[in-house]
Amino acid sequence: MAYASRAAPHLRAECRSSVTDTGLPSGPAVPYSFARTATASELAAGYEQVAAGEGTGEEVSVAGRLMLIRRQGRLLFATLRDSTGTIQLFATSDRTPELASLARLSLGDWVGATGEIVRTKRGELSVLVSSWVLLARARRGFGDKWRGISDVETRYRQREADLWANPSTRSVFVLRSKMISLIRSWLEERGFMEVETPVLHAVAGGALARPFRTHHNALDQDFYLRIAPELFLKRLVVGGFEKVYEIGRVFRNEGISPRHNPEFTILELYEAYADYHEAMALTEDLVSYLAVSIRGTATIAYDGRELDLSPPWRRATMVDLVSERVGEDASLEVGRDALSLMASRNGIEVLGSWGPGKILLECYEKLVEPGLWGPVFVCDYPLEVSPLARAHRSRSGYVERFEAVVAGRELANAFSELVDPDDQRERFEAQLAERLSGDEEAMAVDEEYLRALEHGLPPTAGLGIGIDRLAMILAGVSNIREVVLFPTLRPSAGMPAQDVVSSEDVGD
RNA sequence: GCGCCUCUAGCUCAACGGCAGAGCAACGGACUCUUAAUCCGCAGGUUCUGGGUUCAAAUCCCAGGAGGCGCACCA
Repeated sequence: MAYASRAAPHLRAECRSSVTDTGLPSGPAVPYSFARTATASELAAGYEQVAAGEGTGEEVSVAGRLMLIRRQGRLLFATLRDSTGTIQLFATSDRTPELASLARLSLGDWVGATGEIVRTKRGELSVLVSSWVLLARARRGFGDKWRGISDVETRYRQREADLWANPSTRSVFVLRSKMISLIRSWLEERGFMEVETPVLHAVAGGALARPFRTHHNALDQDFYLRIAPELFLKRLVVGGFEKVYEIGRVFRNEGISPRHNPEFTILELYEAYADYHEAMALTEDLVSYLAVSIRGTATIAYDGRELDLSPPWRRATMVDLVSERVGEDASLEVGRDALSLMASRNGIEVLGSWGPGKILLECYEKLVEPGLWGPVFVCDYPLEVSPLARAHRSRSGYVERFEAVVAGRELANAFSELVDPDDQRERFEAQLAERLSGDEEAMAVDEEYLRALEHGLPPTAGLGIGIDRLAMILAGVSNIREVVLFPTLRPSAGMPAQDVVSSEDVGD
């Protein structure tokens, strides 16, 4: 490959002697499987009572990666790590075959070992090795055995190295996985059904964002990677699935920051016969449940501050929050001119194309949101900036929509869904007008969705929760890349700029 | 997109205009209860890349690359 010479300095097989040099089996000679009978955590839990210096007479087979090795002449101690924890291997010249070869293994090698469960004189539960097998050589080391890998670029680009060098990284992703599993079971218990909707969209709808574009060759048709699953999910409610949810990846062609990855995971759920008040209750119940399940308490520390996720969360309208901040009535009723003046007085530049709703939203986002710690439901957005939400039942110009702000960040967005097809068409057309005037994030008219609404969408509450941000809060990390296994990065130098195989060459 | 900062051995870091170094890893050796074991030895470099200034550049300057943070945009 063209880039092999650039990569050569890193392919330093010579920094570790080749496998044949040490008399160990070469790659193809390692076994195809290993019959493990116990994990590290099972041993720790099951043999707690074994006293120091005692054996058990029970034999197990363990497997994992060699993390530490302490050679002691004709004795050897090694720390073996599997996905559940660590277990010490204890090898002696009279019990362990090929001790010299075992002692020549490197940190990072994968080993399977069989032997009696014992506790050493110094009190460490161990497997007294009576047979062992090399399962894989680690031709590359994993860095400093005490300090791990701290270079963030290495950690993100080579996550596999990060995961085995840094236990805290492992625990974050275990937490994320557990969180998603808990969300699924919690929703299933409440009668929600998980569905999968298309990622390739002919019209990128359901949110205000710039999409990624791609192309289908056989159809000779451009598609967009979805920016939200929203419209398809509501079509399923039209079809009679009254409680549906999807946990999936969405793609937004926007900036990368500690809080934004171009592809991220969203939970969207829709519940027929419910409104946004019920979505608020569901949100606070779910999030506090997750905190208690994962952290043991609903009051957690984040970013050095306390965050009490116990329900009920504060409810506040956007108008009240902005009015309180600027010290005057910021409602839409005062009119565009008054709002515009108010915004200018508070240092916000107002564009001529903005309506009063956009001005209010801008004031909220610039003046209020940065100071909100939460958890708080910010309610009743201007209709003008909410093309998929249903008009407020008692306040003209507003919609029944909220965003949940937790730890100073938007965590969820929800509304009483707009169900009227004529109203929806007007909203789409207003969006189209904005699009034509240059707003690349404005929505397009989705005729298929409008047709679905004509079949009848019952009153429905819709809720979207950013799974990555929720994981950040529960894991106590402040960078989204810490909860995304392989975050989006610019391809590193030396990698081919483009796939050398053209799309036509890829078979099906 | 803009601003600031970072890039030195496989990893973690020194050296900050004057001979590129340490710890860990790797490699060779000693050691029968270790816990980051210890000890002895050996080896390891395009100092991100390309220019420039200088007697002399890892160090100063310019351009580029990658990354981090902030701003903008956004969720």
